[in-house]
Amino acid sequence: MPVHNSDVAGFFNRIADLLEIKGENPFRIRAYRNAARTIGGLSKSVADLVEKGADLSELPGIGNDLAQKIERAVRTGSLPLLENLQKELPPELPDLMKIQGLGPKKVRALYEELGIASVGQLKKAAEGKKIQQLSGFGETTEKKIKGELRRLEKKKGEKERIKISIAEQIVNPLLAYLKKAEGIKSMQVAGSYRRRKETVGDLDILVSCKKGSPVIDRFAEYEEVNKVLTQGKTKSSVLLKSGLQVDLRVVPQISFGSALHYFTGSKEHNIAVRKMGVKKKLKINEYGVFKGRKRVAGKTEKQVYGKVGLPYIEPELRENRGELEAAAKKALPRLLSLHDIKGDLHVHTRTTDGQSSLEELAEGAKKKGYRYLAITDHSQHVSVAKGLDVGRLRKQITEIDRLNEKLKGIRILKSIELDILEDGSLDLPNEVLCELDLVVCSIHYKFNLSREKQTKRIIKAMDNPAFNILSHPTGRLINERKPYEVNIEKVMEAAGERGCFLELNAHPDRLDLHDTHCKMAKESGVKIAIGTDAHRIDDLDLMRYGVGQARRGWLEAEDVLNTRDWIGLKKLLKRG
DNA sequence: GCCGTTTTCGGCCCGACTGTTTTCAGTCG
Repeated sequence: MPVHNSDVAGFFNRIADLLEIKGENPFRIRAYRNAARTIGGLSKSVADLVEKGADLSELPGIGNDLAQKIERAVRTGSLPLLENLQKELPPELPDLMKIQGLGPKKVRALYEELGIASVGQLKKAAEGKKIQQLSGFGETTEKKIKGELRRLEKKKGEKERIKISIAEQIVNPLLAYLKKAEGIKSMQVAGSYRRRKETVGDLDILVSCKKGSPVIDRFAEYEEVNKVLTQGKTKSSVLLKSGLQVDLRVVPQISFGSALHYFTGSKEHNIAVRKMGVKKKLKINEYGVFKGRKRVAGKTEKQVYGKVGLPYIEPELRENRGELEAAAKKALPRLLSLHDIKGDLHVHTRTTDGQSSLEELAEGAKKKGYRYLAITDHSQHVSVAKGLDVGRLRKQITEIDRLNEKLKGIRILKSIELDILEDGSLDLPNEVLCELDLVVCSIHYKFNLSREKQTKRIIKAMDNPAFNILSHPTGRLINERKPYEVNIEKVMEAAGERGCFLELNAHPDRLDLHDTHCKMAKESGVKIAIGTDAHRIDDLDLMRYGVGQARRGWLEAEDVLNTRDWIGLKKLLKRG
């Protein structure tokens, strides 16, 4: 089993948890957490870096010690420090910290005083009213723990973070409701939602309003609120019936920019910015940028960045993955925007498993101002979707030719979502594929091949000169199905050598490629096609999620296939 | 444990809310 970046990050986070419970030096703990973040967000595999003999201590937050530990983790699949810690303390102890209200200090007290080492033991102690007797704990805390335990039990099996598309459906009516409160001046959703992350853990809403505005009360009275967690003068948190937590913060208008920056995060980005402030003798918090007691900025985010000598940084980039360094060098990417997109390259009709007709989709795409639309119905191997055989594909080709004669201002591209078979061959013969404008290929079965075999399978498919775009390259379904094992770097390398491309599937259930892989593709010079995988007209609107993900991956219009007009696109698709 | 226009030691981001503590530690974001 190869060791993935997420495994190494997991080791370091576990170490940090255990050190924290032990009460170790908080800065040492932070070093482990930072390293976990760095490794987790890397656009290259650490296992490969180790193999190539790269100097890991050049990574931010990684020194000699952690570089050695990473190497050890990659080579042996374990870490002595972690194993020793797990001998000293029960390995499940960190799980208790997942309970809201329990941090390292309380967990340690529970363990030392009552011998509690697992969620089950915690439950027993709470039921026996043992917890309220501990110093530092009380009746309220015990009740809260019980409530949390019940909530966790109910949530078991459910996913923690929700997809951004679901979050959108929840946040829009809430915003409309809050805006009716008197005295609202500005309102914006911040947090990972604003950074367009594929999933969000909670929602952060920022408001500035006139004195005495009832917005906080109104928030707590929202009909979808299940429980008010906290409610102060400037901050309130609630749990919605959907299980999603929403935090509302009220700040003065003069602080809106700094507060927006603060609550948009990411936390790591903010910490890095504040550190830059400290070097310039500035204090940066949600109320502004301060020199001594004097506020020198805060109304807009641009001002905040300006005070630390940086240009404005787009929210999607704020992950402390190199954006601050790029900003300092005036080398930030000019991120792709929705307006740059000239067409959709992944769309199904009701000839296979879609719900709209060819004509309807063409009309829908035209309304969006697209220049072209690629029809990519399934091929025969996907029998459940009534996939096309040679005969039906030829029929569709004729239909598209006929439709194109009628249509003005948009061109329908003849294409297919072609199955890559287990042996790496393609599902239809090249005689028919060469009649198409482009060929999109994907894997729909045999997900559990070994990493080596899956990688080989895809690269062999790319050897076929008909192959243009690898669709949903890792096959994951967010919160439902893990990506299949594949060496994505090798796949990218192979795509680059053969003049093939990778898709960023814009469907919010997929968003496949991941953001870090988009960045990796950019760095290796492989262009990305963004397609919605639409199965009905309305799905064409899903493009915005793909663009969000592309922006998180630092992509510019230049890096994306379907920002070209058809002539430009056609040139790029030509192989050999 | 990391790091350096405060440079090899001594720092390391900042504030709100809660509960229990009678003046603040712990937790969270």
